[in-house]
Amino acid sequence: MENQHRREFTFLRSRDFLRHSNPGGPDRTSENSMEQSQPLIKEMDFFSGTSSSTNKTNHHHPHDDEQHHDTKIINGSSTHQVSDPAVNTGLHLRTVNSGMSRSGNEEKPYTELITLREELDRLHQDNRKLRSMLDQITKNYSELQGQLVMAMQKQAQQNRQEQKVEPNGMTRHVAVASAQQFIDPRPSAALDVNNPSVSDEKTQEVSVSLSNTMEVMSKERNGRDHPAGKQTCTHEDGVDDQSFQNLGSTKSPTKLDESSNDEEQVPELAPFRKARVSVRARSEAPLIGDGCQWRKYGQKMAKGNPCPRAYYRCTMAVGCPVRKQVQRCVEDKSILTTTYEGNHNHPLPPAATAMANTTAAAAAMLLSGSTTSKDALANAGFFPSMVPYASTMATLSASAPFPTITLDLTQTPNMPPFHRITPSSATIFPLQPLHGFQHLLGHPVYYPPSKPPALDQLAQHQTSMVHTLTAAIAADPNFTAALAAAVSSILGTPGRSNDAATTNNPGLPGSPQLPQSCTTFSTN
DNA sequence: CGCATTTGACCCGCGC
DNA sequence: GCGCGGGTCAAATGCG
Repeated sequence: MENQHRREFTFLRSRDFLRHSNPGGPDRTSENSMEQSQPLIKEMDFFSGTSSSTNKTNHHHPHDDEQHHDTKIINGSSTHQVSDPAVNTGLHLRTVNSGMSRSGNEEKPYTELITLREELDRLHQDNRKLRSMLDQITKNYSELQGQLVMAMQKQAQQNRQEQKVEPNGMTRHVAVASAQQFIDPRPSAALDVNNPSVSDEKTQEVSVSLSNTMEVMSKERNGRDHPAGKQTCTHEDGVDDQSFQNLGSTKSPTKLDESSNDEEQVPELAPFRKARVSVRARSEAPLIGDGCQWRKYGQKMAKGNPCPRAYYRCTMAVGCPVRKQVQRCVEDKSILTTTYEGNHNHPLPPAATAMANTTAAAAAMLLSGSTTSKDALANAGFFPSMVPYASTMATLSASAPFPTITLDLTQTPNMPPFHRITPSSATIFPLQPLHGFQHLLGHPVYYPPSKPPALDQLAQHQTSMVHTLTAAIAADPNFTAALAAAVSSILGTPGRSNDAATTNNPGLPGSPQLPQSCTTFSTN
């Protein structure tokens, strides 16, 4: 996998797209010597045999005098052949000179070694530069996603307001339908995922994560004929400039923002922040199985926790920006906290779709901005009938540095409420038991003796997952329509809301009828 | 030998 | 400006 990374960056470098923006610029040999601030001096040192890091202290190199002498000679006759054709053009001249400067054959490998070492250094610098660019692109992409969600929310709110003025029989679907214009680029035939005639397996196969949908949606905005590449996140050169200009700019609100005049404008105008979704689960294993492939790239001792925090990145696709942190809880070592960040830029296996959907939905809800408002607190009790089952709590924390939503899968009905210290701005609301979720976490997940998983509860698990999303979404009524449209576009049930989950849902004024295809959460 | 993990160094943002 | 802490990198190391 790492080799693939290297190949990718090498490819990027070979395109030299960074330097195409500066035609006729100085030679990259001197242009990119970021750490060597004085390339000319460096070159002189090289000629004097001291440029190599291993020879920097060797001021009495046995060939110093000879080198200087040879250099003078070379300047007068530079017609020698290049010793190593594989060496980059930027080094060619020096390679020529170096090769010329050596009369003996034993000097050639030496200078080539130095040349290669210098080339390696520059490649490292290029790599670092490209990585930073990649991070920036990924960040901008995520910001664009968030703004799109916010725009959809605005649109949904507008539609709801219009419905209040002019109620009719179709009001329920107007907001969703309008939002779906934004979010669902797929043909309508693909929306019948939740059709009862479709098997569960097929549902799993067809279901796509929210992130992927957003990604496609973003591409749709940028051009329908945009070639579908796998590295959509890292190579999204097609993102239009206007979108980028709007990204993160608090001074250039979109037209939707301008036209909207409701009471919750501040969150949308606030700079977009990267959301994180944290999952707390009891697990003896160092990792919870979420269906993705992860590569550990770091470990750090976090302050206030004797247990180290491990950093993983998704390796299912090159350049996938998704990362996660895993750390054991201080109070209870059996609790594993997994924090997800970013959106996958690749199709997910069925086993991973549920987790991705959950995190994406939670992140989207979090990024709606209003979940930390007083309204959200007031809405925390929207589902009184769910409270007795509330074995899972979700904590929204919009405090710096990252807004984070925590899904706690460790609570049981007999246990006291979620007692973790949360910021004052946090919102805690009850969620349905996440049996299905725990099911997909894979083994080994520790189940409290009081609540063992039952296979015959699969159907209920599906319903529970629906309730999970329903509760989460309902906590933010301003986001319900948009997210419902998003979920429906993912799992697709145009004519829905006629099943058990809806029955169990006591109903919420203005709340959407969640597509029951959310059951993909629990079928893995 | 190739790949994943480990781990110290480095970078960067933030608060003082 | 400086220190601190979180996050990442990449060389070293371990493992199959």
